[in-house]
Amino acid sequence: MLSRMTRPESSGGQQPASRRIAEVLRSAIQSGELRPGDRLPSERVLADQYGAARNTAREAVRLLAEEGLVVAQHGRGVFVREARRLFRFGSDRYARKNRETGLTPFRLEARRQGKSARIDVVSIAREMPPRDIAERLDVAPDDLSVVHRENHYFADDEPVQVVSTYLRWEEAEGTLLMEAKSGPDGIYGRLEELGHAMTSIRDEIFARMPTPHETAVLGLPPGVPVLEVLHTSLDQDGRPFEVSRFVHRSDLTGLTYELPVT
Amino acid sequence: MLSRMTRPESSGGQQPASRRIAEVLRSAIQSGELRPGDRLPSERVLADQYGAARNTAREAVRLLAEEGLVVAQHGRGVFVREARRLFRFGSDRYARKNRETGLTPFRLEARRQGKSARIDVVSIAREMPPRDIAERLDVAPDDLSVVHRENHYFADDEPVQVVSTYLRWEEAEGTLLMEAKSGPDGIYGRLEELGHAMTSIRDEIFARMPTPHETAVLGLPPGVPVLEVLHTSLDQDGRPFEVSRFVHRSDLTGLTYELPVT
DNA sequence: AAGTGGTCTAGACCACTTT
DNA sequence: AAGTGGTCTAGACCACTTT
Repeated sequence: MLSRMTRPESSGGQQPASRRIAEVLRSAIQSGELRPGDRLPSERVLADQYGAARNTAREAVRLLAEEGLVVAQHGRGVFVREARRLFRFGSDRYARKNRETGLTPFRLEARRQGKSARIDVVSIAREMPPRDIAERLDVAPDDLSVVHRENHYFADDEPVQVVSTYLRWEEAEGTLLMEAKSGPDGIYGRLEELGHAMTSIRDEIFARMPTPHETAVLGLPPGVPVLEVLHTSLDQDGRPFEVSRFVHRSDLTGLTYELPVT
Repeated sequence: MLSRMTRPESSGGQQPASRRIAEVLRSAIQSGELRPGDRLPSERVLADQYGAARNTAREAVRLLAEEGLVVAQHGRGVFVREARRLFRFGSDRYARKNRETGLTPFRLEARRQGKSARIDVVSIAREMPPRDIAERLDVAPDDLSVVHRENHYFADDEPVQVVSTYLRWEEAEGTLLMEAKSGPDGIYGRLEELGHAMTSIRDEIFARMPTPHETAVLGLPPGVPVLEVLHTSLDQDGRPFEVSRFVHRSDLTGLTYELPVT
């Protein structure tokens, strides 16, 4: 193998060849020359065009995929990603008027977009809470102190978010809070009967790359981070009675908070 | 070259060798066997251990870097990333009591952490607004209708967030809003004098991978998304008078919103 | 000087999709 | 059958850091 050819003449500048190729493609995408849905030249064609090895062209494409600009489809090609941010979760999703089954805001948003909505109750189980949940729900971290309800949300059968809701075991035991169908107005209806009127909420928001498990469950392409919301519901006494972890795919989801300034 | 050795015996399972190596390392990190700050075995050592080519070991490490679990340092090695989420931007950052210079919440948070705070005013210029800004500020999108103030925020000289603030040119022209030092209570003080009392706010939140420019400005390692907040300030008449785009590095930043439920 | 990651070559076989 | 991305080999030279 001719390894003195490592730096071919064509890599004139300071930049590595893979970055230069990526830059040309990036400009083409940003200028609109390559439009959402368009196919990029194949890795072999790019390699030819730039007098590089296929792996070098491939590295260029990988850089773009990491930025979330393109998505590869095995056997088909690499495509410019469609910029579609479909779901907007507003702070009004907690409003009392949107309370029936706790699910309405999602269904409403799906309908607004002409999509079908589906919510799967994946599991309902007594568990030991993760540390961050235990702190916020104010329960023992090393005890079977919570009920964990896991739901998956789909729009047109495409997964959009995964929600883990945690409730106090002592309150949920033997009630409809342990059932998939939790009755009128959903879990918040039952929690209100237990004396917890949702009076204020606290949402803590982070972004991070998905775990391999989340990548699988949400069907995430590379280069798409997740939005994680740690939600705490506080009652009339300012005490937490429900904590949920929302994991959204960020290419489909945005959050909106509207609030008065004091 | 012996290309029939492409699939060596050691890749026993269904999984590609690079993924298997990544899984072993991931488990070691999650179990705490490899702790934050620890160095991974070098790519050459991993390749030896698993009877693979160096590029295969390298691919395994790349998968972990993409998940944000490790960071490579040229010439030094690959290290398990420290999980430090330092900055919490709460919805109370808009509260009137935190108004002086508009910067106090950031300075407070930095002091709380024993870090120095620095805010650079990078530019103040009359510009054509981006489409999303024009819509929210309710100004002409294809006109020099706004003033754009760009600030960079540093903690211990490490960049934490980039903020672009947009104001109406017709209101800012010839006022302290065009100056780096915008006077008592910062730009919100001047805007209040112009008849805009901040009465409510709307924050729209997205996550995405950074652009190459943001990667450079924020000094982002691979595998770290950004949190983007599109902030709109509304006055006593419910009219927008200021729109800002916050770009936070998500490994250092979290957002918190506390609000009453109606 | 030795070790590390960064980039690259020039192939190969595989899984998948399209013609 | 032809084309595409996915993975891999066995090298090489480079830039950077540590010994």
